[in-house]
Amino acid sequence: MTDSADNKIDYSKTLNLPQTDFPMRAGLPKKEPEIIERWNEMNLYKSLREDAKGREKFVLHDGPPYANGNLHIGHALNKTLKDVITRSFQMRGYDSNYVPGWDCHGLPIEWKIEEQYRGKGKNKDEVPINEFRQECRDFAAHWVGVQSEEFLRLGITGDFENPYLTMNFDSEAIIAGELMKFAKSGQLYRGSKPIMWSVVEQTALAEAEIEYEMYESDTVWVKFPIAKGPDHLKGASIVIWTTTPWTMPANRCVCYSKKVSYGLYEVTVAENEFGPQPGDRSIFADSLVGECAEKAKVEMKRVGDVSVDDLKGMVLDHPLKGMGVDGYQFKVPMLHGDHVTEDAGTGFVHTAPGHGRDDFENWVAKRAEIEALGIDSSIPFCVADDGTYTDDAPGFPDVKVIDEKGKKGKANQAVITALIGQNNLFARGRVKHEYPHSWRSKKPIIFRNTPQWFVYMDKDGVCEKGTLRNTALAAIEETRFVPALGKNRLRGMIEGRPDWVLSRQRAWGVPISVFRNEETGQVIPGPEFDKSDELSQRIVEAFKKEGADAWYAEGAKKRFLDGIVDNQEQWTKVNDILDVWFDSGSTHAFCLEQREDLKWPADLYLEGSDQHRGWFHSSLLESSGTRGRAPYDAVLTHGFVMAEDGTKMSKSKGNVVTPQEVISQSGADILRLWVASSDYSEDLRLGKTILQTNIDSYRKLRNTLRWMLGTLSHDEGEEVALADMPELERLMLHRIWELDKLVNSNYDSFDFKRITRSLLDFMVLELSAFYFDVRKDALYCDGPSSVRRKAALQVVGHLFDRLVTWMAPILPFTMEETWLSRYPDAKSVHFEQFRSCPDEWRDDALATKWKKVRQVRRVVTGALEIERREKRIGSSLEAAPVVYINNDELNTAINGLDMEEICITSDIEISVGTAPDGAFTLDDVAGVAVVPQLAKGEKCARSWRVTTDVGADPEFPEVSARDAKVLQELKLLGKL
RNA sequence: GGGCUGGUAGCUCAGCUGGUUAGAGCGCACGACUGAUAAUCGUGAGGUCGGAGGUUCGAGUCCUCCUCGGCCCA
Repeated sequence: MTDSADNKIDYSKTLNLPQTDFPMRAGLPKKEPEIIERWNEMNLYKSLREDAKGREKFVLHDGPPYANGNLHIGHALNKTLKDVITRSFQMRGYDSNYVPGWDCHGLPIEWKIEEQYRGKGKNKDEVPINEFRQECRDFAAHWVGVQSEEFLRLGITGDFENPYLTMNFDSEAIIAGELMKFAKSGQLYRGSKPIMWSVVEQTALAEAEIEYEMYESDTVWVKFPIAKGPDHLKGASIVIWTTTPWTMPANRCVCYSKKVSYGLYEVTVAENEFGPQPGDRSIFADSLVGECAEKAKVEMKRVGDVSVDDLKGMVLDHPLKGMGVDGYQFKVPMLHGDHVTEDAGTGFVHTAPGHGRDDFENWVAKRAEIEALGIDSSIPFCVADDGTYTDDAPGFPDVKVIDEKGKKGKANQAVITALIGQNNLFARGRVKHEYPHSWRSKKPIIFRNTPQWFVYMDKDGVCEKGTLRNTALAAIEETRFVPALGKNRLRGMIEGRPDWVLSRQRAWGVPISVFRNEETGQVIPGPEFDKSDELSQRIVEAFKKEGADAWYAEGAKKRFLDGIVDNQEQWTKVNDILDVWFDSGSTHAFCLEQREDLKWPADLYLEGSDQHRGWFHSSLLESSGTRGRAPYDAVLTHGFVMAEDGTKMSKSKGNVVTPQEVISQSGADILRLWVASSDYSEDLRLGKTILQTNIDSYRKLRNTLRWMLGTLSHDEGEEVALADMPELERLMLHRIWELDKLVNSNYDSFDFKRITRSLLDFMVLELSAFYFDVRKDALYCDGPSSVRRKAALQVVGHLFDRLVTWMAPILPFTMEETWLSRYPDAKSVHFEQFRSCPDEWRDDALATKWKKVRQVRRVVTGALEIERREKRIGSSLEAAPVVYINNDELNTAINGLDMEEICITSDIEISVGTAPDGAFTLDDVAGVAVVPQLAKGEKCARSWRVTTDVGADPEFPEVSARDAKVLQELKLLGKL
């Protein structure tokens, strides 16, 4: 130590002050990419796999995000949760492999390509389908690349070099194979359903392709003569109201509601000579009859009640029954419908099951009831692709509902004329209302019955537990749900759902690779076809080699059917594609089952709560239908990310937070800390304030680790046995032991916020504010031979190793940086396992005792605070208070302890007995009173403690006896 | 409109089967230290537990209604 000019020693140079290059400020946005680069260089993912070879597998199966557009905050939340789980299981001793996946087929990508076409003035229909498909494929591939990079930037670890894609040839082959399993087991059937159809584009449209615009519709009030009903209603009619007169030929029933009050009304005065005339009797909802009378320009009086019992079982004639064509002679039943309201109309709802969603659903739900009445429940196909009536709507040949330009056709007028001819038109009018239009052509669309492919939910004998529904419900019971409420939600949906529609009339997807016999309706592969396996295999093999494009290639039909069927002419190759939910529902088949490094079923599926209707749902159905159980043992759901006020993020409100901006401004670890400290079982909130809270937490955490690093930079000396350690060290080991249990069990139950909270609180309350604060004197000032110092260093080392590994799954970047700072030769913290904590560390009695010690300490600190307020002291080392203890328990607790060390004062006098008046007390610590006093003696120039033995060693006159001894020791070692 | 679900200090979270004056960390204010220093330590102020009824000796915790929000349907 160099003496300065005035011959004074710089004692700070003789201390073991913290020394570290580990920066206080993280600079994560810059630092994190460097760490990623390091991981890439060592190929961290592959090394981890090799490292974990042979260990028990833990498989979290990735739900595939859709491959279009950049990541949003929801993706970040989802993938971070997955990553925390993957990493924590890896560090807890499993081989925890994670294979990311992407959903690549489907509508949104088709739109984008079509949009590009329109920009170039091209038309999708003029492009060969496989050319179009290739462009979709390229588009998806591009976004897989972009998202992959973004996920990696978030610190996600996984097999990003070999992800699974639904559009990989192998995937497409197996998806088709899965579909054919449904076909072969007799679970697949061809039915029909009304869908939104654009006549102009001659294409089906999805909900998202629809926009609502004002539109003027023709409206009609139509009489349905009662054919069978109670006597007092004989000769009367039920009147319905509709804004789509063209759907009258497709009418199959009329719905009423139990909640509506109906009456029988008779016309008393009629303004016109046409339409309803005096004496005509009809039934209306009492609340709506006035408006109806007005529209028909008549006056009516109520002549009787109509009860629900009167309506139940009633049968009507079709209003076009008498128009002289074959086809309207069927019976029209009255059915109850929950969708019937008194908002508008007549209180009765005209039901054309082929042209409306409610209509269809109510009709299908009541199928048994309808059949029991001896009525055919099949749904007619009344309108063709081009908007023209078909033979299923007899009497209107060549009449169009909508023409090729999107203009109204003659259908409404023709129907109205026919109704007038039958004297069944009660009134007519026009109404302007919101009506669905194609967002592309801006032309009105129609609901139109079309053939679709379904899977039976309730067909018996085709599935493990009889029906698919029962099989799936049983599978739900076998699954663990986190949080538990998810089970009810999924169960409710499976219980109530209709048959599963698989088909889409689209181009970018896996085809429904079956053939249908147009005459017999037989489908192959199928249950009664002996070459099903051969056919199925042939298709799968082709798809594996060429992708699903093989289905659309020239000569595909011949290629697949040669030698399979005798007369290929009879068979039609189905051109529909599979709904993308079937693709993703099959990931377990083409990813989990196929990859050697994974397993089936997965330990865990993890997605947002919307996936109860999505991926959890379709995976469950797919797997139940083909394998009789769920493809997962457990399902974890998380909520959605909201803005700070709890409402949805929206561009217009300007409260959208993107992962990209958080990462570039604060770093991925900040985002990850936010995830790990939030309650993901509900919706989570994110905004400026919340981000700042996490930044602050991060700083505290980082600084605490930094201090440990600095402290640990000094020689730890030889190991101190547990029994030789001071109580304070043993207390900390006990706490580590407790935290070890807490951390492990909460990683196991996926409760990360508990881990984060506990560790942060521990670092703040017990380390920074207590243990470290107390031990600074020993760590900085004690000499190399001090057992106290060696023990403390050892404990800090234990703390460091555990805290850093425990937090590595949550903060992979920072913990890597921290770990490498202490262990520069280590490969990566991510190869570490959570260190075990010996049971010898546990000491409950000691913990109880020290709770009491800290109570006494609180009183001392409280008393010193007053002194500080009054400017009598600054540092607590200036004080040497007297502690009066009048409490046996507390007295026993502190007996034999260096209370001045624990309270960080220069001296403490313990006095058993009553305190003088005016001594400082705390309400909640009975029997402890403190009288503050200034420490006697001089301030030691080295330790800053005020002692009476400063100058005891004439060689070091400025320091206390303890410090002089240390200096002598250092001198002996040649370190001075 | 229906199903499921949530609303505890400025922020994030604890509060088990109903039981003393509702807790913690952060933030904030004030103070101390200047050997964790754009750090560290201490003290303090913040809540009619979304609102209103009800059950109970007693409710943040149970029931009903209302309100605001979320997901999924319609």
